[in-house]
Amino acid sequence: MSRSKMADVARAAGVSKMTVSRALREGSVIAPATRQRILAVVERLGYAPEEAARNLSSRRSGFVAALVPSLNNPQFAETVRALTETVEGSGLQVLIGHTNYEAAREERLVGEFLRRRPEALVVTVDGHSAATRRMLAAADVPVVEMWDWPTRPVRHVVGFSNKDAARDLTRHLIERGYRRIAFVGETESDGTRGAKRRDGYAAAIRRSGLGPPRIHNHAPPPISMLQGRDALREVLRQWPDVDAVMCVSDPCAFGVLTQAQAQGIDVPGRLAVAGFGDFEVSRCCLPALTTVVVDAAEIGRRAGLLVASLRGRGNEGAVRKQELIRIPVRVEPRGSTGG
Amino acid sequence: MSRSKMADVARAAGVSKMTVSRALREGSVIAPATRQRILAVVERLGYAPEEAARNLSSRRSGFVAALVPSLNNPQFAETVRALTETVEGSGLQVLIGHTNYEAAREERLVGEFLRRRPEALVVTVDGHSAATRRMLAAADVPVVEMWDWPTRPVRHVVGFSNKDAARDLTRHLIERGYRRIAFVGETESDGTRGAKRRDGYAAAIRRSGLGPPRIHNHAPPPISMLQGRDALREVLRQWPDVDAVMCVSDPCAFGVLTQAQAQGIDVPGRLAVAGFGDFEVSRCCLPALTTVVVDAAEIGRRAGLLVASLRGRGNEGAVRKQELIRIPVRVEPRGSTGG
DNA sequence: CTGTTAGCGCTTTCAT
DNA sequence: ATGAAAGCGCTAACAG
Repeated sequence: MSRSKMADVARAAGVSKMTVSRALREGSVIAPATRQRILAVVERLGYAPEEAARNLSSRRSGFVAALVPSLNNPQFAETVRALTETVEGSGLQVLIGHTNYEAAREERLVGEFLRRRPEALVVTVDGHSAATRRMLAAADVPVVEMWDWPTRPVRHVVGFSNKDAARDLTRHLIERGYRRIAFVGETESDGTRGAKRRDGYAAAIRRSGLGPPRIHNHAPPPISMLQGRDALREVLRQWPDVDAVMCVSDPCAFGVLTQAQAQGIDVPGRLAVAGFGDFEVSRCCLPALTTVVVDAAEIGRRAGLLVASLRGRGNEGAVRKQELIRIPVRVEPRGSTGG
Repeated sequence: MSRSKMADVARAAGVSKMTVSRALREGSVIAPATRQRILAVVERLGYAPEEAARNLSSRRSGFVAALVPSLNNPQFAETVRALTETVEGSGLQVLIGHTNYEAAREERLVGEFLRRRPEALVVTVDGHSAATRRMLAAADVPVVEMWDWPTRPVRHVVGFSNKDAARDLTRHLIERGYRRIAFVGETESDGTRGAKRRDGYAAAIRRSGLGPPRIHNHAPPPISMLQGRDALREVLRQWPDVDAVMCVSDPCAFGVLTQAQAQGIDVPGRLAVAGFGDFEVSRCCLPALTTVVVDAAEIGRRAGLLVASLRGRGNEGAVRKQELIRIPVRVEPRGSTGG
């Protein structure tokens, strides 16, 4: 027995296919009694509409495509969760892709996702390739960039300035009296968020006349906790007099903190440590890590609301508009910088 | 100018639609010269095939649906990553959903995903509702259950026994000389993986004649690091003489460890701590946490290989088969239990 | 409120 | 190696 289709339901209910279609669609005009009868038949036959046919006919996929660097990152996971739960109220499903922080992989995925005719494309700002930028600009679906504040946005933005946030964090360290501040970052430098944070650090150091920035580019992103431990060893070797280490992200900072403790270096007494992102581990560990608090869920939620508002009748007009949504972030001083 | 379709490409290249279709499909018979010419036109027009039409016509969606409890869990994220990267070689895309550990949400998502006609459905064993079980059993696509070893599998399985692993971990604690071992778990009990781990603990305690199990069901899953800190306070209040705490998962264990250190309780001297899952934090922290090592990527990879092998011409036969793939896990003793 | 007619853009199937 | 015809299962657009 093959899977039943709309015509089978129509026959069994004694109506036309079109009436069945209407019975299954929320806001359509149909007699309540007819709908009841049809839904009963649907239930009995175990009928489920074929999305592909629906999509082809209606020219809407019901998809939103979202690209993040990694799923294995609590921040992006939280953004994706919030995005998903926000748009599913509008009957949309999120197609998630991960770039592994690789521009080439991102390029391929953008192409594949575009074939699925998503109703919107949400991407994480992280140094797109030229081809990716071209595809995004040419795409006939709304594009939302998130997690940074691009200098030249493709269309919509939901983000914050990683550079400014890192600069503020550096200033916090300086205000607390630290003077020989090192930065542990990633080797990538092509418009990635990590590079922006490094730039913010370097700008603050230079403007404060603290001499040349002490930058240790440890590895390609993402830098893990265990790599953070290695990184501190190298920083201490290169700048034995360092009194503070600022990290490109919280996992890295946790590694640095742990390595300091393993070597009997008092934090924050002899060494301050700061991270970026407000991962749970930073709030839980001893001492708690000073970090930049980013509301990852809010980014996903705002992106979702934007996407949801972009579809529907007003579509044609809405697609032309450009929304730039700034998500507030803040430095949160905690024990690791002498709080 | 509207987006070009296959007929436009065919016209521009002076061939039929069918020939264009063949040019775009890997293993189809077509003159190399013709293909070259067509691909050039495709490039020039920026043509991209409409997946929905392809799906409808060919009756294959190119999708694999995967359901995990949470994306914000490094283990599931890693499984999803490996699954995705394994199947994308076969031209499949993974549609990811998260249940938030809620059976009702899972039920809804299984229904929605099934409408997309995925070529396989991969679900995490975590106490399905009766309706979910029914849908899975009735689904005309291969179903893979992962991350546990169900007593009555729906079809394919890629997993391990959470209960046996927890029992082994408990025995490890007993062998190390701990006698007053508490378990910090989740409040859910309906076939979840957390419940299986608790059962494994309880079985080992009973069999060793160590008196009644000391179970503290702290909160619904997932238990966070910060909740782990709370949990230790409550465990110490209830059983002041406890000498070991075994946790349902690593984040919880890290919280317990941190809280012990915050209270000046020596780990492992006065209190042992153990987790489950081998999250990175457990390997990085001081002392490192004894845990059950689960190769999350291997689960995703094996599930992906299984899914990829299930499609294609041999399909009809293959669908009837049942593969039960056991993923080896092991207790890894580390500093937190006196290693 | 319900039905009829025409496709949506591709692939299948069969010719040639 | 290529083409022509016939749908895939649904919804848009109009009629009644």
